[in-house]
Amino acid sequence: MISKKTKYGLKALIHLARHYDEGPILIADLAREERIPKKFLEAILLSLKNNGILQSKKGKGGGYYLGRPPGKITLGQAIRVMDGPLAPVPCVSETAYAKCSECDNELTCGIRLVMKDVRDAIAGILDGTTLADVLEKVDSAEESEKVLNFYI
Amino acid sequence: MISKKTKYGLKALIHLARHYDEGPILIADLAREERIPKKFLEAILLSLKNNGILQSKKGKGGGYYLGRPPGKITLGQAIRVMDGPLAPVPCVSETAYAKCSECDNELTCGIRLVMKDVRDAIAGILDGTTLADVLEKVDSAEESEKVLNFYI
DNA sequence: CGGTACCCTACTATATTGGTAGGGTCTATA
DNA sequence: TATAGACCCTACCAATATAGTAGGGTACCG
Repeated sequence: MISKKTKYGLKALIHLARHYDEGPILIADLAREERIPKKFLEAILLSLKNNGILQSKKGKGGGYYLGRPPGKITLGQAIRVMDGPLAPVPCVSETAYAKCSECDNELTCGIRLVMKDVRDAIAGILDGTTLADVLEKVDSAEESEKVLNFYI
Repeated sequence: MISKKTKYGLKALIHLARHYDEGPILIADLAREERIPKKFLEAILLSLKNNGILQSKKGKGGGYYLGRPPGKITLGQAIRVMDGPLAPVPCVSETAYAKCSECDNELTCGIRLVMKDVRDAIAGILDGTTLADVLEKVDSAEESEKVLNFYI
C-alpha cells in the first residue's frame, strides 16, 4: 500500500500538471483545493523539489511548478522520491539494490525469482506513465461518465 | 516492500512444499534450517493455519504441513494472509475493497486509474504462481547455475 | 523596506514491525 | 493413565515509520 504522503504528493503533481503554463501555484491554494494538510504538503513539495521534480519561486507571485513538462515526469520517479523503491524486495530493485539479509544464494532464491517479475511489472507501468498520460486518462474517464449520466 | 514476516512465511512455505509427502515438520527444524527466529515463526505458521493454508498436528510426531498440494497454493493467497491486500490503494483491491478517504470521485480519480493496472499486474503474477511453480523455477535456476559453474 | 511565500528544525501521537516470555493444551505412546 | 513432545495462546517490549503540528528563518518582489 502506498502511503498517504504519496497520495497527497501525486494529487498535487496532477493538479500542477493540469495547471502547467499558468505560472507558480501557492501551497495554500493547492492544500485547500486538494484538501491536504498545508504543513504536511509543504514538506512533501519540498522533497519533490529537492529531487528535481518540482521547482519553486519565493516571495510575492511565487509558488510551486513542475520542473519539466507533464509528459516528462513519470509516476515512477515521483513515487520513488516519496515512498522509496518500487521493488517488493530490495534485491530486485534497479534503482536501490540491496542484498536481502535472509537470503544466501540470490541466483536460486525462489522469492527473488518471482519478485523480479513483480518488480518489472510495476516499474513497467509506473515508469511508462507520465503526468500527461494521467491527465488524458482522467479526461477520457470524465467523458465516459458524462455519457453514462446522459443515458441515465 | 514486503515485510520480513512475509519473507519468513514464504521461505517456510517453500520448504514445506519441497518436503511435501514427508509428513509433518517441526517448527524447530524449520526455524533452524531456514534461519528464522523460532517464536516469530511459530506465530506466522499459526496464522497461516488459521487461514486454511497450513495444517498441523500436535504431540509426538506432530508438526506443520501444507493444507493442500503445492500446486493448489498460490503466493497471492499466502501474501494476503501475512501482508494484507496486494493492491497499492484500497479502492482497487478485489479481496479487501475500501474507499480511499481522500478521493471523492472514484471513477475519475487519476491515481486510481493507474493503480488499478498496477494491482492487476501484481495479482496476475502472484495469484498465478503456486508453490509448485516456485519449486520448478528454483530447480531450473539451480540447474543453470551448475552449468555456469562447469564452464568456469 | 515590508509583506509574501517558501524553507528549515524540532516536536508529538499513533500504528506497524519484529520480535521475546511464559505458560497452557492437546496427543501419542509407553 | 502418566508423561513428554509439540503446537497454542496471551501478553509484553523496543525500534521504526507514518501522519501530522509548531514556530520561526530566509529569500524575493514590488
